[in-house]
Order: sequence, then C-alpha cells, then structure tokens
Amino acid sequence: MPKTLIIIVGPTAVGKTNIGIEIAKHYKTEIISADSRQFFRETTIGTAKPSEEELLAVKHHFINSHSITQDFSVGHYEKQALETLNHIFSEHDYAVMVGGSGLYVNAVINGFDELPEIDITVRNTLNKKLKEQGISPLQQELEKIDPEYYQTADVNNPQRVIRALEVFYSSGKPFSSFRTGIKRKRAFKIVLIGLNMDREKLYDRINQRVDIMIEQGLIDEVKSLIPYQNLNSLNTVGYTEIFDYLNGNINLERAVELVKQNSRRYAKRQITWFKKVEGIKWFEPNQKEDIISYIEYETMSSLYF
RNA sequence: GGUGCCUUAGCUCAGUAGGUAGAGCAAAGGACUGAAAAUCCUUGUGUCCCUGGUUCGAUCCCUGGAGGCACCA
Repeated sequence: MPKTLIIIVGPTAVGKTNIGIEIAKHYKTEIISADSRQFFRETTIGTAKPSEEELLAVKHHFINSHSITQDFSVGHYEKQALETLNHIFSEHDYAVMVGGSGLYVNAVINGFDELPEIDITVRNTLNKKLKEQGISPLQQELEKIDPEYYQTADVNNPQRVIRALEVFYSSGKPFSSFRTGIKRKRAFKIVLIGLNMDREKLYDRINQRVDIMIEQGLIDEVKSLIPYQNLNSLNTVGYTEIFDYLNGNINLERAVELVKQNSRRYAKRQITWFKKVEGIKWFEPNQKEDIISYIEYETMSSLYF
C-alpha cells in the first residue's frame, strides 16, 4: 500500500487543529505541523498551539521543537519535515500534516531549489543600506547583477530584492541561476484538504479567539519576551501589537483591536494563497465524515490508476 | 422655546464660483522559492439627510421639515 500524506490547510482559526487530531486518531497516526510560528517553545498563547491534552492525544512534530533564538527557516523545515515523514511512514501508512503556512506546506509538496547558505552579515549590510538610502539603489544593484530576475521580481518588495542580492553576494552567482522551478517527486501520495467557512463567521471566530488569548495571559507571555522583541520569530501577529502596548506606543484596547485586525488580514492572505494551490478539496470544518470518505476515495483510486 | 453651526463612502472629513464628487483609515482583490503570522502590489464602494422651489441642469442657491452639536433663555 502506498504511503499517504494527508495535508490539512486553511486560514487561521478555522479549526484545523481539531480536525487534524480527529483524522490522525482515525488513522492512528501522528501529526506534523506546518505552522511557521508554532515551532517555537517560547510562544504558546499567541500562536494558538494545540492544548496540552491535544498534544497528548496525538503525537505532534514541529510543535515546541525549536527556540525563537534559533536560525530556522523554510529550507531547514523542508529537510527536517521529510526526515520526520520517513520515520512516521516506517510505522504508519498515513501521516497528517496540519498548517496554515502556505510556503512551508509548499516546501513539503513541491520542494525548493538548492540555494546556497547565505552570510547573515550580508543581509544585515543590505538592510542597513535599505534603511539609509531606500529601495532604489538596491533595485539598481539587482538590475545590474541579475537582470533576468529583475524582470519578473516584485522589485518594490525589499525582502525579495534583498534576498536575491544576498544570494548573489554569498555565492557569486545570480539568484535566477538557482531557480529552476522544478517540482520534486515525493515518495508518498498527497491528499490535500482545505478548510474554510463563511468569511463573516471566520472573522467572528478570530475576534473571539483573540479575546480568549488575552484572558489566558497573552500580555504576560509577551512581557516575558521583551528582551527578544527584535527577533524575526516574534515579528508576528499577536506579539508586535502587544510589544507596542508594553512599550507605551498604544493603549491596550487599541492593541487588542490591532491583533484582531491583523489576524483577519492574515487569514485573508492565507485564503488567497491556498485558493491557487492545485488539487485542494475544500470542506467546512464540521464535515469530518465527508473528509474521511474523500481520503478513502482518493487512497483507493490511487490503487487502481 | 430662540439663535448659530453641522448632516457627503463602513468611519473621520475635504470639495464643487451650480455641470451628480475625493482623501486618510477601514474593507476587498492579488503576488509571493530560506524574513512567510513576514513583505509587497492593485482597487473608491455614494439617493452628497428628506422635501418642494429657482434653473437647461441642484449635493451646492432658496422654502419647509428631520436629526446632531453649541450658546442664549
């Protein structure tokens, strides 16, 4: 029987965690998280991790697996996730991946091109230049060293421009020369489940969940992280706004309002991302039975075709 | 009760010497191969409070009304 990875994606607060656990229990297997903020031990309330009971009910990978101080990116994730999947598949026919980070999910589905390790001082220098001189000198640099990428790149986006430049300055070769766009073949079948619901209902759930986070002590959690507030892993919804409150820039009411608003915007971006992913079958989070039938159908059909 | 000011996009407000209107925020849509809960791009959604009148034409001027704010009684 072929090994099958069931991937459950969808916007924040739609109910992925819950369904993921149900599906994993049904197939008596483990969960691998694809959530770029739930890796970190130091952030719990604001990242809406599975509860302790949920973590005990089903074995989870990539939850509390890393520290915010570690250098961990989607490239590392791709490799580690595939290793973890190998382990799971050595004992199970199914694995369940749950996550809202589109890029991370994509890393497992299609893989990335091999890109060189970059020197962090190069990025720092480029960021300094961006801050002092603005984006246009960086755009000009990129146009000169990598005209091919410059053509198609979003050159208004500093992160894209700096990424291409740092790859060039770290390797001596243009970013575009590494980009093949080739999709990797995986040794397992993938069944993609998308979870979504009425936008208004989703937004209500997001707002409610933020209120619950505050009740659970989000402020104290963020307070304990003040020494680390400049880390990239804390540049995230639910933390930046509370840092602003704790630093006296905005009042608490405004901070909470902004956490809700930014979570809603995040959900919208997630929906945009997943809409274009090929092969997703969409469900409402209360359709557990339909989801399992769909997985069964997909698994069976792969036996015959 | 009287006087003055206000009423325009979901919100805060501009504006049109009379030719049916535009900013910010909110929102919506989109992009995205190692920062991705990040970052970036695009888009104005409207009985211009109601009512008559003047006018070729009124959101704008005039009658009357409704609501809000301020002051005076």
